[in-house]
Amino acid sequence: MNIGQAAKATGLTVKTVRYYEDLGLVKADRAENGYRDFSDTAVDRLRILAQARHLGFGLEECRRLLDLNADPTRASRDVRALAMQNLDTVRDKIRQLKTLEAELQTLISQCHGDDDPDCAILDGLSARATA
Amino acid sequence: MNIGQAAKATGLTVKTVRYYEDLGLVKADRAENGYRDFSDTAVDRLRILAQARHLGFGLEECRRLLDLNADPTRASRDVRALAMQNLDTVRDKIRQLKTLEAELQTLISQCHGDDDPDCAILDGLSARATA
DNA sequence: CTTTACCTTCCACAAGCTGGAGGGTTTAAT
DNA sequence: ATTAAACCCTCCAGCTTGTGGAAGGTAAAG
Repeated sequence: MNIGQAAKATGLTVKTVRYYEDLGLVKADRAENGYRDFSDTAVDRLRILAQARHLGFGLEECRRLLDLNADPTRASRDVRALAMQNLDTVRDKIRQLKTLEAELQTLISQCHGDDDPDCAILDGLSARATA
Repeated sequence: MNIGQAAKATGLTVKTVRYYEDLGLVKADRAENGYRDFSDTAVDRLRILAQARHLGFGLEECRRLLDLNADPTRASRDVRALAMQNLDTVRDKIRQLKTLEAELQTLISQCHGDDDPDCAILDGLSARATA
């Protein structure tokens, strides 16, 4: 399977697939004309990459995930631990963003939002401490 | 005020202040020895930058914010609009992350997490469609 | 036989900094 | 007076995760 087909099969772009190969996340054989040739196993790895990235895993986490996937003696405990770690990261981000959201909302609610230059948002940003 | 003091006054690092100057977000005079010299106005701009970044504004949005701040004929409406736009962005991110969170949680809940190699998470990631 | 659609490599850029090399200056202590 | 610490300067490289484009070879279709 050449790169365009592999990309289509996984939802990744051709560029991204090449990039992942550069990083050593997936291996491709070469046909005689120099074109990459992806085995079914390689395409499986790409699919896992695509899905895991979609779920917020970083590329290094993806690498560990792929290692576990390739290891028949793995313990599902380890996969689960990786996913939990990622879930924690996601939850942290959500928490941080919610804090931002609240702070922004407070400032916005205090701003008249009219023709006047006087603005509570700018005042808030200029203040020594906002945290 | 030289750069170290300006950094301390705003909570930014020296490196970051220089970076913002490179981007033209703030201007500094030069002392005879070549050291940067920040006026009170410049430090105000740095303070706004620090706070706005903290609130999730991108640097280009910060630039617009600083322009508005410097413009005595501004309408607070415009500042408010910028902040609202940023709030929307933050909310979008929260929404996306919550979707991720739910998807991750589902997968994790289906994984035994024991010594067995059989793993619902890896199965889920290998599936043709997960969206 | 030509056009179009692939494929190849390599280089540069995006955001928002951060780190370090290599060097000058100022200040405080010895 | 000298030295050491603590500043300051510029410039270059790297982080993450790709994306865009140039320059060129190959394959499939009309």
